[in-house]
Amino acid sequence: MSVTIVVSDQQTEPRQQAVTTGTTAADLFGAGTAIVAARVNGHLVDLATVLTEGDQVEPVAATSDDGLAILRHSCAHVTAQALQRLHADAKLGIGPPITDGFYYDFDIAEPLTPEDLKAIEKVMAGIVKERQRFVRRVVTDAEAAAELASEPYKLELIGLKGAAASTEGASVEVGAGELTIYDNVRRDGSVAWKDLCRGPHVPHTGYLGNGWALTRSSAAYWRGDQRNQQLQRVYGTAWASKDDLVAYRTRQEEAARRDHRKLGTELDLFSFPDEIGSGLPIFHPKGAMIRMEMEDYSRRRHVEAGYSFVNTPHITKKHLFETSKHLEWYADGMYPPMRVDEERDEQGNITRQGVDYYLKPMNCPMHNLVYASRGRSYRDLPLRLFEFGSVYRYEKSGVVHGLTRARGFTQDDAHIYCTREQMKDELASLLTFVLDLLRDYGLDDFYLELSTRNPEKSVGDDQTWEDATQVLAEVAEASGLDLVPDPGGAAFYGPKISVQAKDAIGRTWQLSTIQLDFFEPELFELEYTAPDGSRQRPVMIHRALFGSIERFFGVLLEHYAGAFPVWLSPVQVTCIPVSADQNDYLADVAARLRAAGIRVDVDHSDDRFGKKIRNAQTQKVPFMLIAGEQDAAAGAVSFRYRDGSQNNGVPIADAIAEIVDACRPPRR
RNA sequence: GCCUCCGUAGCUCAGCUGGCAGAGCAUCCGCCUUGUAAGCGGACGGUCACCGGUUCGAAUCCGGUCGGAGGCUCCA
Repeated sequence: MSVTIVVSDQQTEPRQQAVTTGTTAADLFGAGTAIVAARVNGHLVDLATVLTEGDQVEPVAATSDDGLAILRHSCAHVTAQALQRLHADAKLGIGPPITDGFYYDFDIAEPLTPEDLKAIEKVMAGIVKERQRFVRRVVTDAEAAAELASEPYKLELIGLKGAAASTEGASVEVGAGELTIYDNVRRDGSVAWKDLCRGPHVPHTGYLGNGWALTRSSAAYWRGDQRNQQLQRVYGTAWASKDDLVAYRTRQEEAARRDHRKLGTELDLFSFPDEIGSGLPIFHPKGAMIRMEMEDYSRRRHVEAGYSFVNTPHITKKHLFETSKHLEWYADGMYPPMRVDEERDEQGNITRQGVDYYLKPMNCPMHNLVYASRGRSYRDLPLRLFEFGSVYRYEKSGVVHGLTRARGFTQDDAHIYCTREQMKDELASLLTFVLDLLRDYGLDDFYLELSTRNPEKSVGDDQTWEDATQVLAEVAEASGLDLVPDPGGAAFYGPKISVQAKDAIGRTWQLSTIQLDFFEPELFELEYTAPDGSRQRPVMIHRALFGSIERFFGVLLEHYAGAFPVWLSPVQVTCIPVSADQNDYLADVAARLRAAGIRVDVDHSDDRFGKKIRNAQTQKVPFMLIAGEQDAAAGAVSFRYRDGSQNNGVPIADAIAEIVDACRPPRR
């Protein structure tokens, strides 16, 4: 007896193949551990799956995205088995694969320590060595409930079957279809452990080899809900080989080396004094210089793009944020009010009502007042109001993180008021403007995200939302960039496009956002006079390119690992005399550079020459200008560049020309 | 906000189970006069985050507060 199947893979054309009845995917691809699973008729399955007539079969390599997810999920099972062997009272939560690894949640009395993780790893290594098979078994709800009677969280998942897809991570435990349990079977046939799981899995634990490790533990809420039981989460990483694991660790170290908080201290750019408060940075001279360049360039581009500049206060009376509904929707994210002008008598009775002022968490209400400060005509539109606006948000203590999540920060914020007819063109040219500008700062790998309505947290009617979303989608499509949906991610007042940029080591950062808003113009009763004399309501577009200057600063700092492009470098040139005899000579060269607008220092400390080179190098100064006796005699200087290369004996005028040219901001 | 871990000089860190607070770098002062990543010597510098408790005695043990890290939740 035989069946005919179609085998295909990336390398070769699909081909028909006759195999004997009972042939499994493992029989086709099973040799070695490079293939971890199969895709049959488009579904991922275990290699042990028996093939049937007409099946389309594809191998899934350990190194593919699907393969890695299967490997990682299998590793999560091994983690859970090991943990339960050491902590018999631990109840299982869920254990899905995630980017670069996996986690498994446990309800366990004592939090896990790093030593616990080491012990778990040791047991895991033993399980991997045992080459326990992953054996799939279909069960009824009742059977599963009976077998997992001691696992309350699993029981809950069984009850949720089907609906579970909406719970992050839970869909790997129970799919929408039949319920399955995976047994881990030792070579003597005994069952070592079992778990409710949709699968698929690698054929046996030996496939994990030594390409995995546990990385950390932390707390997490059951099913991601703050109101639920807090569980202990064990994180791990798993790869197709030890080499891949090592490469991953190297990437992690590289990311740590670039951490903007670390570089901020090393390069003396900014700090977070305890005296000021959590999430409130101060920029030191070098950091402030970088900021100034970032802002100046942005400002110039905005002028060229037809923006008007405005300036608004940091605090306002309560009423403004009542009008904007921020106090209704986002009071938790705002600093509490300052009450001024309240007077009381000796008994403490209020004799004069005070007024509450709030720090602004957003600039838009202020900009709306600029719009409303006089009558507006259709001839004024589109009106583009821009400001580097400082805002303050009372971020929860656990989320504050360096410059990327601060409590006080400055947005490169603009609000564009236009007619519905102008909206689409305005959005299209805006997106081009945004991407061009980001490219000027050195980022050039983008994709877009379209955040759509969350019905629980939004205002306005369905039709308006649908139209707005449609326009944004069209504009995004037209950009030619990848567009990723983010359902429910929109702000309460309208949908948005956000630009995601990849940095030098492949990490994604959400930067610019472009948001449509039909709601605030309503609240502020903004109007313009149309050609026919009627009063019309403008559409409002909120947009920020950097998001926040501080955050963008942090992203660039990590992107460049501190070696900013020349135009952004706080010190562009350090002049280094070989001996003190050349101090005056170089002071003269420096004066000429400074006159040409270059940021230049002369190192006339009594450090030795080699030390001065080292100092300039560690500060990542783009140009070192060196002069010794020979250079001075020849009216020349010698270059040492940031990469360590050199160019000796360059006439001063040529050197200045080269530097001035290199210090120009990008112009397109 | 929740869980775990952490807080010693400007920076990076040592200080074992309670017994006189240390190093390197940075800073300052000398000496050295230098050709491509750390010259030598000396000095200065700490209420051991803060408050309270235990103890004859606390950087060390306990409690609280503040700050930080990694997660979770959140992110207009």
